[in-house]
Amino acid sequence: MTLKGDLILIFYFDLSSLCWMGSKICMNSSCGAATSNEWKKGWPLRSGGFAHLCYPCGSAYEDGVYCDTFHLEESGWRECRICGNHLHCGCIASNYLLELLDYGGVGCISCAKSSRLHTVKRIQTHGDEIPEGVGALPMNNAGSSAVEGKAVSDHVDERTLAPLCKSMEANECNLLPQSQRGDANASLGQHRGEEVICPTEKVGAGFSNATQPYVRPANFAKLDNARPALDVRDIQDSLPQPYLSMSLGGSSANPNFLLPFSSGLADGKEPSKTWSSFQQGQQSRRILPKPSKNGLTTSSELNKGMIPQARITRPPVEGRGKNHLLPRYWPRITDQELQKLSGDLKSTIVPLFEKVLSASDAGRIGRLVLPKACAEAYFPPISQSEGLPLRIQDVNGKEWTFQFRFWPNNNSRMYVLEGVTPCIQSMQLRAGDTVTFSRIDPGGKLVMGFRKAANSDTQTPKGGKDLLGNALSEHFGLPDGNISRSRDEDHGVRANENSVHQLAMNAEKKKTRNIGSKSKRLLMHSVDALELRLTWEEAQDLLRPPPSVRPSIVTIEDHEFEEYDEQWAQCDDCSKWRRLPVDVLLPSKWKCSDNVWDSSSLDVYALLIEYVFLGVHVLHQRRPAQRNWRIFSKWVQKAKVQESPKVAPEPEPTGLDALANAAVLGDKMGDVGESSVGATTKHPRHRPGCTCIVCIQPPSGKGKHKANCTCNVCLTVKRRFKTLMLRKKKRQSEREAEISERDNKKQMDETELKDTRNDHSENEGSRSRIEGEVAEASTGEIDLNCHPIREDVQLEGGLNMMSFVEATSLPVENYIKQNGIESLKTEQQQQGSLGSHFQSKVNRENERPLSDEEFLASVGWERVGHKEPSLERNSLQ
DNA sequence: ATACTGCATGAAGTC
DNA sequence: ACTTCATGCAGTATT
Repeated sequence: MTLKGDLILIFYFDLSSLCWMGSKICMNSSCGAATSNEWKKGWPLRSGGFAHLCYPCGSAYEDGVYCDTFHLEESGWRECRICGNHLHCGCIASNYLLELLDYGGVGCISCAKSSRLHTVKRIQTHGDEIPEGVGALPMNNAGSSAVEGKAVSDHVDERTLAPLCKSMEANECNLLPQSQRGDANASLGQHRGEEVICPTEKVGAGFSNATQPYVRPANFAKLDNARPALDVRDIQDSLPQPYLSMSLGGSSANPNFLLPFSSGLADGKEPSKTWSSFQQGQQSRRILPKPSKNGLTTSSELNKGMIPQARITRPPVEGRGKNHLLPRYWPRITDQELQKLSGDLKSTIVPLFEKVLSASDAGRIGRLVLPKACAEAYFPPISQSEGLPLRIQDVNGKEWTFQFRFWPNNNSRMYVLEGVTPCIQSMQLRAGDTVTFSRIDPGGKLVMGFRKAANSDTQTPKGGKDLLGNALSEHFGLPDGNISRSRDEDHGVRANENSVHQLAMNAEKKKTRNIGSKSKRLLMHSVDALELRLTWEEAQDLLRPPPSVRPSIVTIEDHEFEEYDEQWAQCDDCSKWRRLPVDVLLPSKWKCSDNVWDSSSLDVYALLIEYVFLGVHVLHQRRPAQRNWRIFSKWVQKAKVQESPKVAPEPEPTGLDALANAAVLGDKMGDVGESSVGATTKHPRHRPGCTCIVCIQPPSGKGKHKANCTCNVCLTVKRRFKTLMLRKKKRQSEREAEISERDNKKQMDETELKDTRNDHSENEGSRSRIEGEVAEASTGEIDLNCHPIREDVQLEGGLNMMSFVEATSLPVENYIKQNGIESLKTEQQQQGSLGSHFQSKVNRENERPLSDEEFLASVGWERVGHKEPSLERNSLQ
């Protein structure tokens, strides 16, 4: 892979300082001028833009590749002179036809021709020809490194460079951040004036960013100590976090620690805002969390070579421009984890960012939404929505290829990694877990680690267990947070880490602490997740089914729950079981007098009625169901607050949940034609924690719905079934009346064959009509989601809304009694169940047996995604 | 029927 | 007021 650019950035070593430096080389075959410290002479910034001109030859480097192999056409496309491939500069990163070569230069994948030899040979800096093999890379409009003053070393050892070059893979070149574009160049000239004395410091100065994490190899403490006081002061003053030395071993001995990539120009005005990812990475290895005011870790301590083992919240690596990484994306990673990621002692890990997986991230859709700032700061620039494949290695060394792309979104971009499902599954990650992105230097290889939200083992965070440490337990093959804790205790830095971490987490948590089952978003921070785990571990105790009810087992976050479609509580006084809303959390001791939920749903129904009849819904009737129910939910809450609800206050989350559930039901009832109960089969993405309209319902499927289930779906089905029964009752009556009338007529004209034939035809017609009606019902044309009021109108029983609401709240037997369809009940009893009753009638009418599936379809199960509900569950109480 | 794709939406967060 | 991002959903492709 390659990036557009006409310049080559060369990497060379000043072995005396073990510092990498970079420069730009004009790749015009006849030029080869390097920026070096002759920057102003060699590469004046073109006025009004970020393109630069090669002073000697006048070539612009904005979009061209100036080399023998690739010809920049006037159209802006590049042509491979060997194979004739045409590549648009903007597409070059995504079409794979060009790639950066390990040893520099540009290669055409199609023809395997490259420009490297010509290129490298021409590379000169300060008039010194750079030997072949020097890492030289075309840069994406990258400005020169801020490193200037020092010329390229004359002592570049090709053997030293070899591993560096070899380690560079095509995809690594993609790691050049988008931040290198445009803005990186804008302030080129100004920055140029910032001469840096020490090469190492040049890096730092060039990348000087007030908030950059910088894990510096311990071996470089000396160098840093030798830095000018001003430099140190400036950095430290501006750092929100303290210095820490972090080393993964052998960095100093291995020149490969030198970053193979150049950086964009540091912005002279705001250097911090023009970092390349690698600059950021460099800095990220040097700057660690600033000591909080309570002072914990100091830079001096750290500079002494103490290698922290604790999980460190690394401050945001600033992306380009104004985008600071939010604390939630700050990488929190221990040295051990870094080392684990690095795989070998010669590598250096640059933690980039992390992200807590959302439900959709971890879902089967396989798309991981990347924080924009992170994506733009650390991932390669992409100019087209299709993006480009990105190879990322996991902690086990397995390499995954994801599609890194973006979607236009509100005049912005939304970055996603596609195809992450196998990786996510491989890591057994779920919503709430954290994925970390780091970079291995040298090579710039991206690595992806992960951290479980909570241990899935049997550890119980009770009895003062370190929740934080536990929550931060990671799965880099490391033990849980206890390791961190003990280690931290040893080093005495834990408090600091925790403080810093806690600060970050506090900043992050804020309003997202409530991670209840129906929170709008599953923003589970590690600690939140732990809290959730605590809740879940205790949750089962709160589910109090009557002993006779058999649960279904649901696994959430590796916890097996006995799930009941309804919740029962046993009174501590009378020992009676009371049915309660499924979504309320009950205290350990509960009495009948505490049953304040019975009326809540009716209150909501009343509000729904008001909502509907006041015409509120009219305002939103064109809105999709989801929005409608949200509106209604809010309205209900508002109304309940204003009207001093009669129901006793409920626990915060559960009360809202109950309202939400009711609102969902209400919305479905209120959205005729535009709302539908999402079929489970069409909703593959729901996962534990999903709050979508389907997932907040009790789980569907076999074994999930009891006969007395009061879930939305079952209520709806039952309601439709009642309607169906009423209709059938009326039709039966009509039919009986018709038959009676026919019989009378028959008696009157018993001897007239003609009449008899007419009667027969009439019977046939009637039967056909009835069968047609039944068939209509059987073929799923009973809309389970129709408006209740409309349905109410359809009810021949003449029920109004209130009676309907009451009716749906009453046991069906009562309902049957009240509505004069006792015969149905009788028949039901005779048949054993309404289902069999119905089936029996259908059988008679259709004169053929109905399969279970047909029957279920006839009552609408299929319409709501209940594939295999048992008849028992369908049967009415 | 299911999976995939791309976009739209709006809650939450930030400036 | 604006941005970010989780996720719903419609259209399309695939099985």
